[in-house]
Amino acid sequence: MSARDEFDDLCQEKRPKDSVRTITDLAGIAGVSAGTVSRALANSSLVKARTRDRIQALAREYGFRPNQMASNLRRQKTGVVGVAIPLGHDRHQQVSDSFFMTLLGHLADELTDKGFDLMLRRVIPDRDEDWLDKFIGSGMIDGLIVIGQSDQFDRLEDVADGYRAMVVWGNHREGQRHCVVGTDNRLGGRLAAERLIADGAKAIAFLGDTGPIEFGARFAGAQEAAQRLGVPIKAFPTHLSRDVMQGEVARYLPGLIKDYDGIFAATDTIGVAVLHQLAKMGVHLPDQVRLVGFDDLPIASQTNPPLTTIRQDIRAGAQSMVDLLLRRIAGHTSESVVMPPQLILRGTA
Amino acid sequence: MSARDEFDDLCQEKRPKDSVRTITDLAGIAGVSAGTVSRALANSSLVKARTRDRIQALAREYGFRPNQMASNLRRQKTGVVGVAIPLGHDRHQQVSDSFFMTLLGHLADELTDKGFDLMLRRVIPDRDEDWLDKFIGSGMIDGLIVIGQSDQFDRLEDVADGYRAMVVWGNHREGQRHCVVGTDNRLGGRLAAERLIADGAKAIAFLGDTGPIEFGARFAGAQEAAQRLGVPIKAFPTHLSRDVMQGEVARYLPGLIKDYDGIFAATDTIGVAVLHQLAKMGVHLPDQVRLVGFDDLPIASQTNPPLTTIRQDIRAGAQSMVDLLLRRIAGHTSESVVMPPQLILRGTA
DNA sequence: AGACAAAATGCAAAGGTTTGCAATTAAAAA
DNA sequence: TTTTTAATTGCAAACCTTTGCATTTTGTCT
Repeated sequence: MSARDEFDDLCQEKRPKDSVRTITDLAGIAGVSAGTVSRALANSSLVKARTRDRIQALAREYGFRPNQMASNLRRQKTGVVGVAIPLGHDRHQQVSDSFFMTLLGHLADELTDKGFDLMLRRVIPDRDEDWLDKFIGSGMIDGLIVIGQSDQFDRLEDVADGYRAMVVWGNHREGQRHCVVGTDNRLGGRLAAERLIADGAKAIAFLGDTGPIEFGARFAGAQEAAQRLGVPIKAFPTHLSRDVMQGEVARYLPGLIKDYDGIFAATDTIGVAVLHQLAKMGVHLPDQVRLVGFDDLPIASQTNPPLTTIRQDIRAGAQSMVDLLLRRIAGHTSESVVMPPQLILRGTA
Repeated sequence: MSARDEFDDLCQEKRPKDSVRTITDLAGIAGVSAGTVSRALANSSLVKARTRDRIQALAREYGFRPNQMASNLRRQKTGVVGVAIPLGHDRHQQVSDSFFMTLLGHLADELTDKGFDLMLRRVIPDRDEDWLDKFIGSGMIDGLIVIGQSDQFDRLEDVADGYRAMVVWGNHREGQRHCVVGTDNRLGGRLAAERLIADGAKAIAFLGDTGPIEFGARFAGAQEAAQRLGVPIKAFPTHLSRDVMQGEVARYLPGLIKDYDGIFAATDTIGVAVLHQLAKMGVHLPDQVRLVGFDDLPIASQTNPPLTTIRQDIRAGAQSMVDLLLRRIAGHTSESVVMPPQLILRGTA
């Protein structure tokens, strides 16, 4: 064997890592066909155990990993679930909104557990009419989770028949076509109002935007209970964007508490802002004013006094959404899930 | 023309939507080649304006959208940035952790603005040694953002030379190789301790886990200031998982406040838990005990009393990370960014 | 009308895997 | 040893776009 041969041989053995980029490269090294390598790496029982181990060892050695994109293309699936957050009713609301984030966190946990990746997209429907079809048609996702209907109810309905692998967080309306998971907002609103009244409220202020369907239902429920019990109620439009919200709350409250002694905050984030403002004003809860929030976010239990609120089980919701979605991806059908809200009595009502 | 011909013609015209799945299908309808369609849809100036418009109109009509996966494969890029959240030092900590979520929200906003999608992955390094190479090698992402070094500093260093398109949120250490964006935690720790002492604290308790490098630096900074000023300081290991944390805080505090009158919470979430527990115990801030948090999360300003804390500019951090990453994806180099922390005086110290 | 340049289009390879089917090899049965 | 069956492996098509290069069409200038 000549010196040159030895050298070549050495090169062969210590082939630089990045020279093996494709399954075919690895096949060449292993002395088998590309198909066999593919099967070996997929742990297929079609390939002999010894060959499989050998190939896997080689793959490890060369740091080889099959190209996902090619695999996705061939298999026509991606192992990725899209998560869209439409910011329709409140353009300034950031993804950083607390409720969305909490739900998103649980979704991430659930999806990861089931072996899916999560592709996050913030969409502004007003700025891009076509967002839903675009995301679905991108071919990048096996299914889609939409967090919040915002003002996109109709668009979601349009798409629901043609695209099954979609689950939406939001409010359920009789006979709707898109699969939704959410809390019975109307009932939640009723519970809140009933609690405020039971605690002695003579007039109720609803702080929130009644436009988005979820919040509208909360208000409607509260209205229903209030009317039934003969208590006046009025809505004060409040946005979710932190800065805007704080300003609004600060402007409303001083006048508001003269006429209203019960406050129903459409979300805990608003509730916390109210709490903060009341503290600033030296108003004492729950004697002078009663306050009920909605969501039961982590913050709710940490305020002082802790916030009485209507609980949505966000974690259970996330689990349901993922379950339903996977069932739909597998081609089965699935019904919507409406979860019962729960009154959590704490210090503010 | 026979009735049959007319029928066929009709079918041709009203070709069902889903029969045009590929660029080639559309090319057939438009009477051009696939290449031209591809260029037309990409708004290439190589194709005549009239043809281009016609093709785009057809694409709209048939609801056709080119398959991303195939496009990605061919172009060798995806327009997706990976975001990994390693949960190393605290296995039970959920993605739902407040700080991560806030940072993630800003990242989503930034990346969306720049036209990138965001692929989120929660990783548990202990359970999957190979997480980093896997994500990078997946071929699914053009670049990677890692939120938090956790206990993965060495692994990140290993990878940094071979894979440039990575930016990490975390602590900067002299001479490190991976590109990092973060706050000067050591300085932050010093500011916190100095403030506590200036406010009259005679002994400082640090509540947090000193293992993760970021928190370790915070403690080190506080220690340095305390020693310089002759004040004793001690660390009380506290985890980030909400339930665990609350238990620990509840267990520590009753005994702790006998010996310590200054508390430095490693994060605002811990700070809020402390605040809550102190309120329960009827301890008054900031007379009996002083408390400083870290992060300046949205909650910090909403507690009662509002939390004095060390601010990290999370939004600016997110922007930096995205900027640096895009520069790196484009093949340029970029240095780490260390942002100055800022003491935010509120009601607890 | 012819020559030439420029614009528009077509062709086909490349990107890397997966998988049905055919071909080979190994094992079992005769 | 030969035949039959089962276990492995190889082959090549399919997944769908993009893009360099070649070819055709269009337009301009003599």
